[in-house]
Amino acid sequence: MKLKICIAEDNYFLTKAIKEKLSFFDDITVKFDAKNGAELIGKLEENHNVDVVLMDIQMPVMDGIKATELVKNKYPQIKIIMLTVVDDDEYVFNAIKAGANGYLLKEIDAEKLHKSVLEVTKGGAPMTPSIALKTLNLLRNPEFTATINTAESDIKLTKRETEILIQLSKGLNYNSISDNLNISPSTVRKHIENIYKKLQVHSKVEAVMKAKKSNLI
Amino acid sequence: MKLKICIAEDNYFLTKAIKEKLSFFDDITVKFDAKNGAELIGKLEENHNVDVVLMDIQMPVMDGIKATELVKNKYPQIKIIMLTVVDDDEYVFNAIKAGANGYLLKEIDAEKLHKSVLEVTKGGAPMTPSIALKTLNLLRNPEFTATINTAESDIKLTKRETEILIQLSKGLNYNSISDNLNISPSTVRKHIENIYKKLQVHSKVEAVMKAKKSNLI
DNA sequence: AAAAAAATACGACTAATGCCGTATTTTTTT
DNA sequence: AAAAAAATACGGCATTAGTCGTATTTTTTT
Repeated sequence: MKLKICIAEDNYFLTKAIKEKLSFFDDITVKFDAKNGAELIGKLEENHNVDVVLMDIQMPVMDGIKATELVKNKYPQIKIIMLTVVDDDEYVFNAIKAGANGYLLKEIDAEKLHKSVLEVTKGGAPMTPSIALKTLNLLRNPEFTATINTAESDIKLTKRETEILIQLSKGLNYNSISDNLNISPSTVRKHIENIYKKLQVHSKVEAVMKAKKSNLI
Repeated sequence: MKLKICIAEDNYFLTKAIKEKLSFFDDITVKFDAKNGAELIGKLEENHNVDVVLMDIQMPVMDGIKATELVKNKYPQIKIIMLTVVDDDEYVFNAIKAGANGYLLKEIDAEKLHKSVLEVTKGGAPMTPSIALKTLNLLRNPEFTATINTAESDIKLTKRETEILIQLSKGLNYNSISDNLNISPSTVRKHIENIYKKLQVHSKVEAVMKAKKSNLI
């Protein structure tokens, strides 16, 4: 029997795009769609014979987090996959707390979306690699899961700077870091100098703590 | 350039099986293997030019969790994928806490193993669906993650030492701490020296990180 | 192709840290 | 009261860290 899914997404074109992606697969059928959480709840009240909901996070009237919570409370058997353009920490964590079964970026291609839908119905938890990583990071830092930071700091570290911060967080000194990353100690020092400027700190401990608090590492 | 990986696995036949699985792919080369965590550490000390470690969890002498912790502390850039026969909650959580980047079941087929190795080097977090689910469940139940590490660490800091550690965690230097606590800088240094001995560390960052991990601050 | 950003690298200098030993005073436990 | 633990304190010395300035190469963006 075909898997019955529905879509909650405020952007009409994206809804259409998702439907097109899924149209290639004959084991899935889109039963209906809704343009926000409230509409989804209403339609599910009429007919909740649905296997999977593809849920946008950002929607007017009622967003995907709240809708997930309501749907999961009333119809726990329905699997919910969150769709989002950004893999923001706060969204990921709140969606998981609300009971989402999977979490994908909207840019996902047709085949992966199809696989994810099948996976979630088998009890799996489809996630894009970047989001899987975020869940691990959240687990590693339980102190930050308790108090979600709403203040989005616009501190941007480069890839290399992040790598070096991670090494710093292990208590490694300049020489060890330079050895690990195959660059000269001078370069390590310069990177750290730049990191300090960006974070506005003046020591390793400060840098590591601030980075952890800002979810930079 | 080929990805350099190594294998830590006590069962010779499984090591061989993994090597065979990977032999189909010419972008990966197995540099060496070890039959337990201790041997892995030893070999990495000679040559840590390795991108990914495939690590068994259950091994004699030193298990994969402990080995992961040590490797990650010394060479944070090395990616570690845990391999296990069971997706037990506690194992998964401890492996993640230790710093594992991915978590796969040993029954994985060659292609998925290959994909996972590539994914982890790109910063992703490869997981089998059942384990991805466990991470979500762990996140949804913070009370479980909070109360897991009760067994270990009979490290006891005195009241003063704890006070000083908290100051350290703010990135304060000896003079500021001495000023804050109304004791001489010499005393601060001595306290910190004692803290280091208790925690078996050699720097501020290490001390703060270890204290956080052990719920001492 | 040009411009901007990121990564690389060195030298010099001062400040801070980590580690050693030793020692006295205060507080707590037995 | 005696013993143990904790807190206080100093000096010395080698290493590491933090802060300048400057400059080239590589990668990414426009």
